[in-house]
Amino acid sequence: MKELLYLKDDQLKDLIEKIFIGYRETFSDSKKILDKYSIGLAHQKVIHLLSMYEGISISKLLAKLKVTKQSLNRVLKDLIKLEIIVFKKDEIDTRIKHVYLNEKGKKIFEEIFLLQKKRIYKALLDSSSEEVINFDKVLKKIING
Amino acid sequence: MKELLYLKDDQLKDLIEKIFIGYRETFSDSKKILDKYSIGLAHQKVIHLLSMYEGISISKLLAKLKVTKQSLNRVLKDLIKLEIIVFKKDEIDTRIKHVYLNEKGKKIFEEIFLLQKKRIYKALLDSSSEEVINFDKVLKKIING
DNA sequence: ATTATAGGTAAGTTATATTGACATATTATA
DNA sequence: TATAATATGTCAATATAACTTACCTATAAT
Repeated sequence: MKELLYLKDDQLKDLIEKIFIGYRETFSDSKKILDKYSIGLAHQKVIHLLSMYEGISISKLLAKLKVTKQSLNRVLKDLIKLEIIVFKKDEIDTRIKHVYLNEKGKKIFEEIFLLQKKRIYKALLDSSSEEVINFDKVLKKIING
Repeated sequence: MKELLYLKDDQLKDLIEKIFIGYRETFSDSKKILDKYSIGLAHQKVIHLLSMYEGISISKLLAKLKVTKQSLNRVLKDLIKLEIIVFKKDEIDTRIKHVYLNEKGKKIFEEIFLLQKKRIYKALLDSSSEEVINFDKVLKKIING
């Protein structure tokens, strides 16, 4: 019979609150840069994914973001206006559109990321390897449900 | 000189994506119950905090949520209509209003929480004590910047 | 008496998302 | 080859949650 403290409701509530705060703070540190380019959180997330997955297709972007295509298209249009993304048709299946950040886009991502990563970097630097590895492990388990 | 893999940009990007997904999934599992009561994510967060901090004041709620009072008041009005919160004036400083979930409110919270905590509970149950403790530790460090 | 704090409210706006319906091009398949 | 499925785009309307600016009352502290 498990009677671990951290499986009790109060601890779970506490953890859920922390997950919320961790997310909110991680995605608000870069607000000044976003304002500079008149974009928001939704744009930041798309730019982040484009930096991680160069040439990702629209449908894969949608699957990662879990938003509707109407919602994503609004954001993409803004990024086109900002002139920071480009598209390339798939050479085999021309229905598929691959999305890339151009040089300007990469620079803007770096500006955003420089601010955003500080919080995480500092937290990891201040932790042992084992702590970091375990943090990642549990986070993965939470994600995978 | 630190040369740890997990301090490299690619790993930080990966972690930031996971923090986003972890938050999103953790706060979407209970959507069906929220729909049942015609409330949303903002209400869920307030109810969660009211369950954690019984009798919390308005200003402390605002500080935890980091939203404007106009925004909070909209949510509180909905919760009043739903008849799930009550207020009590502070006995010493009558400017301060303490907010509580009533019995109906506590029941609705439990309905929400039952769905929401499953994901976390499962992840923790599937982890060692050390993993859980380290997850919490690093998360705290991320929060505290 | 003045200032600070706790809280409320009104009007207008913005950001991000939704649903539903429909359209086009391309690829896969019976 | 005809048909179905896939990938993407778009229009219109609506919802959710937040914001800014401004002003208000009541109470407490100095």
